[in-house]
Amino acid sequence: MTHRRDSYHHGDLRRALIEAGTRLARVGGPEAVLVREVTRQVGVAPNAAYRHFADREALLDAVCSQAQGAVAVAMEAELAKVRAKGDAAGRARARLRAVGIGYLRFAQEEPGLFRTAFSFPADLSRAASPDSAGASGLSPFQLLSSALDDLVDAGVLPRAQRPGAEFLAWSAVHGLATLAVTGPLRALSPRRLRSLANRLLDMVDRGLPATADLHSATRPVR
Amino acid sequence: MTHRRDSYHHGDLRRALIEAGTRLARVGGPEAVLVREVTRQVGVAPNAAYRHFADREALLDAVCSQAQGAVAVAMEAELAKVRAKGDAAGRARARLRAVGIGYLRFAQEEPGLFRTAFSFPADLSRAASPDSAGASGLSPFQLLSSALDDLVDAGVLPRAQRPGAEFLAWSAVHGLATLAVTGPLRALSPRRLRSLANRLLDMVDRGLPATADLHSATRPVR
DNA sequence: TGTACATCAGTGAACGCGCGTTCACTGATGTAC
DNA sequence: TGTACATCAGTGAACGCGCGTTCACTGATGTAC
Repeated sequence: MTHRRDSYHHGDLRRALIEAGTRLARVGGPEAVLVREVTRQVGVAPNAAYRHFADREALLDAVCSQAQGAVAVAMEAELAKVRAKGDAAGRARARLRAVGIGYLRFAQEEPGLFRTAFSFPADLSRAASPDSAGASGLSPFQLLSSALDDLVDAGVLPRAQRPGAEFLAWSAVHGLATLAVTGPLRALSPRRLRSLANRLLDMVDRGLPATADLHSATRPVR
Repeated sequence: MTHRRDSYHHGDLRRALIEAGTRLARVGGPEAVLVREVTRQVGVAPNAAYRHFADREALLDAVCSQAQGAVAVAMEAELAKVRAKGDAAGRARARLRAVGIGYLRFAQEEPGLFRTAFSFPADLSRAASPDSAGASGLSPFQLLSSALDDLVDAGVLPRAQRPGAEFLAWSAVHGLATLAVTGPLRALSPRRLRSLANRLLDMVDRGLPATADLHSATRPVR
């Protein structure tokens, strides 16, 4: 992992800095990604970083992409567990659930990287970087989108409800992840958290496909 | 608002510091609450703060309580709009929705305070401070809990599903708030955000009361 | 194949910054008698 | 009611810290002829 320095020139300092930054983020979250500390770890002068990154922000962005890529990998791992048998509707629902499970599991197992991936600037545009994708070439957001598309194709989610559905599902899962990582649920045991996660995903599964009349019936006047 | 200094002694410096801190948090979030800046605003020496707070953290805690109190007030304002007519079930559901609307509206209108209230240490124990409550004397979390209790009493939510339900509802709403305040949805127009908020609350309304068999049917093996 | 030179990727030292916090102090206030 | 004195709530100056970033530099690499 640590590129051994055999010469004055490093070889691939940029990569080494990103990797060191990721290691720091794993332990201390985004605020632990410091130019001085990263260069220290690699064994290089602090200002050497400026040959590869405009400023600290640019370095952090790169680390953030890498963290998003790790989330994508976690999602893909859960998706791979979904069995192919059964009807299309059941499979599509299971895939959406797998995406959520992967997200939550990652948040629990790698809180520092999770925060780095999503609590900061976190533009969706970062999905453009290849670093932020998993083996499938898709970013976490794209994996979610594709699961929702499948849900439409399988006839579970009405096509009219599709636009913006990412944000509904993401909100639920992201909220629980946040409460569990930094918030008041951070003391919860993994077991109880898993149970809560399952109930939350049930809620999404049941509540995501809306019927129009219920929608207007319960909305209060503003 | 700004306590004018007429003597060597201040009068109520503690209060003044908290208020200045809240003003700073409104603009710049929790990281803007600095001992030096707060004392500067009040017109007092930096170290004077240490007569009233053990350290920066203690000051931030106090500001955080105040911010939570403001969230409670926003929720109460929405609760007050719920009309008393109709059946108990409909009213209880409308009250839960009002709690969510209040939370999301606050996040949108006061992003700095919202982050201060919930993104930091945010122990539920802080609910103990009177500052963190609204006019009803209840903290945001307690307002949510009571809305869920009503839902059980009205027969909408099975009693067996009640434990932990706070965290399901809170997750959904908190996730959207977070994505909208700091995350990738921060560019969204208030109008579109409101529409998303309504769809999210529909999802919770529909998905919160679980039926046991659905629960086990869709959960994949782990 | 050897040499001259431009380009690139690092070094070393220093900068200013603003923070939280501690120290020994002094001016104001309240209480005992 | 007046005075002595303890207590309290501020002041002023200073500290160490570690950060991001800039400067002028030098050692290594690659390319033209």
